[in-house]
Amino acid sequence: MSANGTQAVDRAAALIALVVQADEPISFTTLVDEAGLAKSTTSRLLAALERAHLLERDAGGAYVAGPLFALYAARHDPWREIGRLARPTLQRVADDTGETVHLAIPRGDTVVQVAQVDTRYVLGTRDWMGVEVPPHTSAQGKVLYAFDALPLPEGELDTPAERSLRTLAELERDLAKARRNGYAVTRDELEPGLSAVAAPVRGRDGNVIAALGVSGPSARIATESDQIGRLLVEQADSLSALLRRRTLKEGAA
Amino acid sequence: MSANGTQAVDRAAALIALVVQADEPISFTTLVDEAGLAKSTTSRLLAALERAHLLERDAGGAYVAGPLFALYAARHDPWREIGRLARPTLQRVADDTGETVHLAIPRGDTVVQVAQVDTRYVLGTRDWMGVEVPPHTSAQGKVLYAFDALPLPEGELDTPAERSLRTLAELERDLAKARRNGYAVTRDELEPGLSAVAAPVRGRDGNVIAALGVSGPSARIATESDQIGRLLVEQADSLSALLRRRTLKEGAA
DNA sequence: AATGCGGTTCCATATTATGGAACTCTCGGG
DNA sequence: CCCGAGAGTTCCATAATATGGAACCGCATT
Repeated sequence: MSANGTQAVDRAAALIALVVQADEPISFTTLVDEAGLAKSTTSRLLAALERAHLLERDAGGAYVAGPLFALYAARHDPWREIGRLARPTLQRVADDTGETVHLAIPRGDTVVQVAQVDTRYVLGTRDWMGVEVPPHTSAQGKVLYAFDALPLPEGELDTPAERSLRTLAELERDLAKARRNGYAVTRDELEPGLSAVAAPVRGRDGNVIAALGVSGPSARIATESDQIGRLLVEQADSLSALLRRRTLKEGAA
Repeated sequence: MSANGTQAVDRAAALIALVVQADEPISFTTLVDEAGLAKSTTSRLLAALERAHLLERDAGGAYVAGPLFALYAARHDPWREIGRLARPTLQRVADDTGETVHLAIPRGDTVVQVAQVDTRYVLGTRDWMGVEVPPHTSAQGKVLYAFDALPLPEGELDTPAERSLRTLAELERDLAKARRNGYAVTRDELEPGLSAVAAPVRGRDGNVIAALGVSGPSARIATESDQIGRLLVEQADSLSALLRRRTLKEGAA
């Protein structure tokens, strides 16, 4: 990173980042240590940031994100923001696999897509944002079932394709496998020729809140499902790390 | 505000505030004008803020809130944040009236309290956070009904108190009155001796998303309902203005 | 009363931010 | 194809601004 006449702003920004990323009240002294600045400098900068409503002190005098952050959060849907944060991750997966990549979240007892990056192949999946399919026919749905992010279906399962899972027992077996592998797969279970792989994304408190998935023609996906699965788990974990509160240390994007 | 060795940070913070408060992409030139800084200075500061992930440029090169804001928003419930932003408003009402003040939002077909400031009187209302009551027996519920923030109840109305409204027609008449006055009143309709007044808070898109209310003993509240109503409307409007995107000009808190 | 801890204020210093001007890029006309 | 205008970035000499060590403050603990 360059340092061209913005030392003060850079330092102030670093303080903000520490507070926001940690997402729990941080004491003055901790900030001094963590940022490696002189006490006096830190004090002045923090005072300025507080005046600007970028930071705030809680009852105990520790620093937390200020009203400007609250204002932003009050005005914006968290799910859309998760999608926004996930974009670079999706893009990385898209670049690596060349396939269409999605991020999906549970809503009620169904699954909705909140972000998508398209394939570079001509034969790709279409725009799935907002389209609803029976969760047990999609890899993302299976992930959300498997990790308790979505209540299991009751009664008869829809069977839109010949290879769709037909019974709850079959589904349960598949979910157990997903839990073992860390990722879920569907092959020709929604449409013949369409396959998908997905891995779980965990939220602040550690439980699964979303599924990161890749979908495309079985010819390309199904044969590589293991490799794609591992990639997805890795990337989903790094996204989870972003959403989890940061304990220490840094790492840019 | 004082300027003790933090000019750069103050200016940078002002730029962030402009972008976040406007809540729509702002071009470089607009920022230069609005902040009244030299082009070169603005450019340098904005570049630093972008490096720090506090701001971001959209496809058209205009500035929007950056990933740190998205991260905060992804991690926090907007309703709780609205409650946080409302705190100073509630406090002001509490100071003016001396009574217990609440902010409530619709959730499903019921009403939940998201913030509360307590009375200084001994005889006050208790902690209502999370307690559920039939909406038509609370002033806040009536406000949310009246301004289409909550679906009207069906079938029989609960009548926990002697003076509770008993029919949908009665309720409708009361709601019409609330729409005319701009605020709603309940008197002894939930518990004998308990009265309340509430006014609507509007969100970003102009429709009602919350109700700001005061409650306390009928002896104090009911006799002053008109004056309290006007105060609530005024304060609720100022809260609405905060949540609405800011078109121009400034104003501190 | 004395000591230590968390934080703020002071002040001389020189490092860092500043803004005018020059420069680059892109787009729209003529 | 060239010219000009608008948007934005880079350069650089200048001095205004941020810096950090030390002194200071207030509060708890012993």
